[in-house]
Amino acid sequence: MVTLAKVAEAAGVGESTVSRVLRNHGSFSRKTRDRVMEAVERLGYVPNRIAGTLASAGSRLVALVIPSLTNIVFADVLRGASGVLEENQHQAVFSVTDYDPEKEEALVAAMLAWRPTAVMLAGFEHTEGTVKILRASGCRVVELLDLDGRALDLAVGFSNRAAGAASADFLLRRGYRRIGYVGHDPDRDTRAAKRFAGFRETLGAAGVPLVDTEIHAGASSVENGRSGLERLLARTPDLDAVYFSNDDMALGGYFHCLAHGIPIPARLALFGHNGLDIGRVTPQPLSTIRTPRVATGRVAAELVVADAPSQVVDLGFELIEGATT
Amino acid sequence: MVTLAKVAEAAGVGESTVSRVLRNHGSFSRKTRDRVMEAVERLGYVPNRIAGTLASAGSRLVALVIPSLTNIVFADVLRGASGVLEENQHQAVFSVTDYDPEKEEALVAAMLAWRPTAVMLAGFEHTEGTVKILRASGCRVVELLDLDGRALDLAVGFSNRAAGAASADFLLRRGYRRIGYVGHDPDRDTRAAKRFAGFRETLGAAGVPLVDTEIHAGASSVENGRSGLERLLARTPDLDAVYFSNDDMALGGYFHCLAHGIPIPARLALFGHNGLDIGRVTPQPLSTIRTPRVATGRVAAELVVADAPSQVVDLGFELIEGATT
DNA sequence: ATTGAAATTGGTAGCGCTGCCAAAAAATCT
DNA sequence: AGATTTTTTGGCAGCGCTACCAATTTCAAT
Repeated sequence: MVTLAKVAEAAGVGESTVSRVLRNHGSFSRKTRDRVMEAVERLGYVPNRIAGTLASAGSRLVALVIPSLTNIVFADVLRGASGVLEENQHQAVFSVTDYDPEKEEALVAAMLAWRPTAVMLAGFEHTEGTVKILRASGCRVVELLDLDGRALDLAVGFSNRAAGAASADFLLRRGYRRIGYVGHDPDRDTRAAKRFAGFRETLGAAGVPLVDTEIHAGASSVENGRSGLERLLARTPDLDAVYFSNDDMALGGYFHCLAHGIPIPARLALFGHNGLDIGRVTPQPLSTIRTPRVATGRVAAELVVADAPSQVVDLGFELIEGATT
Repeated sequence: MVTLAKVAEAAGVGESTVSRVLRNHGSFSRKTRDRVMEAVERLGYVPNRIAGTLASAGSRLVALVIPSLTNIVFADVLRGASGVLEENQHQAVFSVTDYDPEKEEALVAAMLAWRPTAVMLAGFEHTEGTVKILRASGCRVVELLDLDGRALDLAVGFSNRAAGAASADFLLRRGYRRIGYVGHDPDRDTRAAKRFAGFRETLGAAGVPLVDTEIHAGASSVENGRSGLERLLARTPDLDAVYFSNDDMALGGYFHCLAHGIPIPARLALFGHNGLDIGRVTPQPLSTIRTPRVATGRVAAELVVADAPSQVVDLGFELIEGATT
């Protein structure tokens, strides 16, 4: 293995000189620089950041602990974050919790062993243990895609409760009164649960009952959305609008309607959440709320890179009036 | 910061003893173990793997350099790999190349600075520089989702050429003769290009011409599939089947047909590639080829963890006869 | 030339851990 | 009890790098 010492020897200079040249830090003459670079090139030297990190301070490693990779939401966040991190010479490391808080704790602990600059997590709901080790670690913490709760350090996203309320408000103003809900496991996806809470609350405040609810125990998926709506309608056929826990579910509902010739929105209105691209190119664009997923990742990374003071950043959301309402 | 030395002092034992207990390696009495664990607990000690890695040999870090996170294919691979890696106390680190070989080279170089156990890449097409530093690094290399080429070390996936050929063969046997293609940038997504090559070759061998082709310069997406099919049909309305570069594109094509009342498959057949879940719950299930994406990630990780000898693993693919052909 | 300041350079002590070795303690056998 | 084996333990030298400091060289100013 080629080490810095060998490069130094090959170039006929001291180790610290090589280190300075390579990091472009401190002073050195043009001549030495060329000599060092030539040796680096010739030997094919790749600096060892493990050693570098140990010797200096920061690891320039950012840990992303996300609930799922199947859900495109988190892939988007990852994408936003990794772009910015890369531009700033940081490295993204990730783990998937499967929406399990205990697993999150274990993964956070494992991540902290790498002494990351920051840990990014989804939402505010963590085990006590997670909070404790995170606090003790002294590294920056960013909680993503949720604002309804108290932040540990940094938080970036939008209010799910507000998004749910806005969805309800929209359906009410459009005149829908027999409204149902098709969702997925609220215990695991607490952000979906918050949206639902905001939604129900707004309906309640308007004196409109939530007629029926169909909740699938597993994760959200197009398939579960389709079967969920099917079951809901079998039980309560006279609904005039259905709110879904997210666009995947809503898309499934939409497919159910297409397959069974249910006219949309004449006979039934559908409303999703997230504003996925695919929802814009279905025969009828999906009515939904567009969430700032990539921006959340991007902003979170920017805050971490800039070592910004603790703060909460509300990126908001945008209601998209498609053709399904 | 709590270090191993402090734990040792607190527990009244030597450093190496703490190290042994924590790694459950070597021998120690039950009594010391309890004493050490108590101190670890009390001080909230989290081992520093940066230091551990430097002192020992392997980093237990696996670098995944993938073209895109938007494409669910790679999210699936990541998922498969990260599950296995986690079970074996390895850490996944990733970077996104945006299908750019130069960027891939830069990212691989950056990754190697972390002295990973293995580097996983998509496909066989890399710059000379990438190959050179990979070779020089001495770490394991896994090339994913492609078998049509020469492997550097390990390769896991399926033959895209064969998949394209199988697709063509299927359409031919179903009696389609006026076949078109809607695809995305073949220079960047070389695996899609290989499928297309296999497809064309098989048509050619059967003496059936590929009637028309519409290639979008950008990445694949539902939207580009939809607009692509629209342009293709505007130019060549009398096609009886269209092969798409992947399911995202095919789904877009399907939506175009739904929106414009084009009967499927009576008037036009659609065939995709990947076998995404969503394609199974559309009103008419999509005819496609299911690829072993999660399995590819899983197997790749298993090989790396087991430090298996160089080999090529063909996971095959499965043709799914949906209702669009 | 002589001096002082500035630029450049090398030596070396860690960073926190693991691996090795030898010492000490405990267990087993004559 | 003494001898021998086995288990348990601590000390310490690195891993490859960076940070700091002191030494050296260069340069401009007197």
